[in-house]
Amino acid sequence: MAQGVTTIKDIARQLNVATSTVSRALSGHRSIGLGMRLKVQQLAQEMSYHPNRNAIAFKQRKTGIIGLLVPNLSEHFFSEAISAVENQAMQHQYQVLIGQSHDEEERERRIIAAMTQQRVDGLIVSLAKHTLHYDHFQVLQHYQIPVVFFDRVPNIPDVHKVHFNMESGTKQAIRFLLDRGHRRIALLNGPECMPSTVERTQVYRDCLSQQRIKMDMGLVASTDLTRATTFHAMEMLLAQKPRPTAVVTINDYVALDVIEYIKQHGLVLNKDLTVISYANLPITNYLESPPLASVEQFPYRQGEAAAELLMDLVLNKTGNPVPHQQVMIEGQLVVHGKQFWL
Amino acid sequence: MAQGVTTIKDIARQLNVATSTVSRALSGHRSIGLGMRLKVQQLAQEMSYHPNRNAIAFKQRKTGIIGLLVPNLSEHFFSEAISAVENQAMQHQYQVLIGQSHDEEERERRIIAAMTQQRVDGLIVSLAKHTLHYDHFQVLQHYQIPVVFFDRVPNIPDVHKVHFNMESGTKQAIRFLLDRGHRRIALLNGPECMPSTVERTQVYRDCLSQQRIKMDMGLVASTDLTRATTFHAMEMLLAQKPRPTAVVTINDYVALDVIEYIKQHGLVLNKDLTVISYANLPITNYLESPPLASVEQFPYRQGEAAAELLMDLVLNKTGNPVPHQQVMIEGQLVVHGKQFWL
DNA sequence: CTGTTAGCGCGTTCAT
DNA sequence: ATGAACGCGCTAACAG
Repeated sequence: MAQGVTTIKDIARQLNVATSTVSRALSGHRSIGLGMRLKVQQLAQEMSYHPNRNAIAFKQRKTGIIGLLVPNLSEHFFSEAISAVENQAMQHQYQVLIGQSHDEEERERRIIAAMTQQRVDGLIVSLAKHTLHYDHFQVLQHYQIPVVFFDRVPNIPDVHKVHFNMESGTKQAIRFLLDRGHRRIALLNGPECMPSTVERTQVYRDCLSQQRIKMDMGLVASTDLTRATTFHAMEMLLAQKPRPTAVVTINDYVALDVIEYIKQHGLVLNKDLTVISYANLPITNYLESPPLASVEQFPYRQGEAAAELLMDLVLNKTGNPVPHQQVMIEGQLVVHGKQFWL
Repeated sequence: MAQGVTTIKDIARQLNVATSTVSRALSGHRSIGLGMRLKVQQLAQEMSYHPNRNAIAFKQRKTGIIGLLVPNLSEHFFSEAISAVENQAMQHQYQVLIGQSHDEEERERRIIAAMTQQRVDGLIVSLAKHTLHYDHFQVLQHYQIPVVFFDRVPNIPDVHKVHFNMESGTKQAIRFLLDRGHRRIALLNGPECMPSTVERTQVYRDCLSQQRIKMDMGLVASTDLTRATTFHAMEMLLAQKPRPTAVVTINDYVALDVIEYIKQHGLVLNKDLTVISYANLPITNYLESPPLASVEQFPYRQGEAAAELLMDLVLNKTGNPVPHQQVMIEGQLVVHGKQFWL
C-alpha cells in the first residue's frame, strides 16, 4: 500500500473479487449483495481510497471542471463573480479552473488553448478589453465546449451571454441628472472597441434627445482606463463651453481619478462638477469624496447567472442544441450618503 | 473529423505512420526527421488538434493543476493572493483549481477530498477560521500531494508555510503608539483558536513589558469578525478604567466596525481613540475616516511566495524530500493621509 | 529514424 | 450476483 496510491484493483485483490465488483459496489449498483457492498466500502475507507477522477474523466470524456477566464482576478467586480461561480459549480459537484488575461489578447488566446486541452466541460469568459477578433474561440466550438460570455461580451449574435443592462442602468443615471436640472452632461466612456461603450453612448444620446437636448460630441470622451488618458480626457471635457456640470464615468476606478483631477484643479466635487459612476468597487460608502451616485452592477448576480446558464448547458442531457440565451442583469442607481451640495 | 475530436490516431492514419511517431513529432523528439515533423505539425494544425491533457495526466500521473483553497474568494486579501498564484502557475504552464471554504470546516473537508480525487499536483491552503483539527489533510500526505499553507497556517511543525511576520508587524504598530505617548493600548484580536491571534497577543505583551508597562488583560478582547461581537468587545474595552487611548484591531473590516462604533458613541476618531489595523482592504487611502495607520500585509507577495514554494515542491525532480520551509513576509506600517489629531 | 506493444484506472458491455 | 475483457488517448519501453 505504500508503493503507490490505492486503486480498485488493490481492493479487488485483497477481497479476491473482480475489479468490476468493486467498481459496482462503490457506486452503489443494486446488483451487488449487501454484504459485499459493505465489505468493499469498509476496505476502501481503510485504504483511504479516493477514486481517480482523472481516469474517470478520461474514460467518460467529462472532466467535471468548468473554466473561468476573466481579465483580472483581483478586481473586486470579478472576484465577486468568481465567488458566485465557485458556489454555483460546487452545488453541482463541479470544480472551477481559473485564468486571467490581464487584458492581453495573446494571454487570452493561450488560456483558451489551455482550457481546451484540459477538456473543461464548459467555459465562462469575460473578454480582454481590446479583444476584437473572436477566432480564438473557434476551437471551443470545434471541441463542443459550451461558452457563456459574461460582463464583457462580444457583440455578435448566436452566443450565450450574461451582462449588465446598459440601457436601463444608463437611463437611470442620465435621468437622475436631468431631473436635477443638469443640461450639460459629459460622458467619460471606455475604449471605443468595447460594445458596452458603444451602447452607453447610444443610450446617452437617446436620453438627451428625448428631452430635446441636442447632443454635443465635445461632451463625450474616451479613456482606456489608465489615469493618464482619464486626465487627458477631463482636460478636454472641462475646456468645453459652456462647461459641463456633471459627468458620468464608466466605472469607479475612473471616477476616483476624475475626483482626483477635480481636486487638483480647485473644483468642488458634486458642486462644480457632479460625478456619477458605474460601481465596481465596494468602497463608495466609506469614501471621503464619493461620487454623488453609482449604478450598481451586481457582480455576484452576474456570475451566478452565468454559472447557472453554463451548468444548464453542461448538464443538458437531451443533446438537443440549446437556443442562445441572453440574460440581462438590471442595474440600480444608488445615491451615496453625504450629499452636501444638493 | 466531425464525428469527434482529433486525436493522434487520426493524424497517424492520415499520414500512414504510427501513433508514436506522431506523438514524438509533436513533442519535438529529436529522433524524428525534419520532414516528418513538419508534416505532422502542419496536419495537426489543420485538424485543429489539441492534445488531451487529461489523457496525458492520466498516463503521466501529473495533472498540471494545483489547487487553491481559501476561505473566501471575494475578499480583497485573498483575491490579490489568487491573482499572484495564477500568474506564478501560468509561468510554469500550470493551471489553478479553486475552492472556497466559507470558513466552514465541513466545506474545507469536501474541497480537499475533491482536490485529492482530481489528483492536483499540489495544494495551497488558507485555513477556515475555526479549523482546529488537521486530520482531513492526512489524505494529501497519503497521496503525496505537497501542501503549502498560507496566511492562515496551522500551528504545527513539519509543514510548509508562508505567512505574515506577526512579530515585526505588531511591534511596528505597538511601538508607533508607544512613541506617541499612548500607555493604555487596547488589542481587539481575532478568534482565540487562530494561531495568529495567540501570537499577536504574545507580541503585544512583550512590547509592553519592554516598556515596563504592566499588561491589563481587560484591554485585550476577541471578536469572531462579525459586527455584533466587535461591538460587544468595544463596549467591554471602553468600560475599562482608565479608558484606553488607542486600539489595535485585527483587520480593516473590524476597524471599520470599530470606527462605526466610535462615531455612534460620540467619540472622535484618532483623538479620543486612535485606531490602527492590519490592512486587508485596498481602500484606506480613500476613506473618509481611516484608521490612523495600518500594517500592510502584502497579500500579492504572500500568494506569490506560496506559489513559488509550491512549484518548487511540485517540480522537484530529485525525489529527495524537501525540508519544511517557513517563509515570512514582512509587514510595513503605513500612516494614512489625514492626521488631524497628531 | 520509425513501428509495435503495453498499460495507466476506471466503467461498461457481455458473459456466466 | 459476479467475473472477464475491452478501450478511452497517450507515452514509453523495446524492436527493428
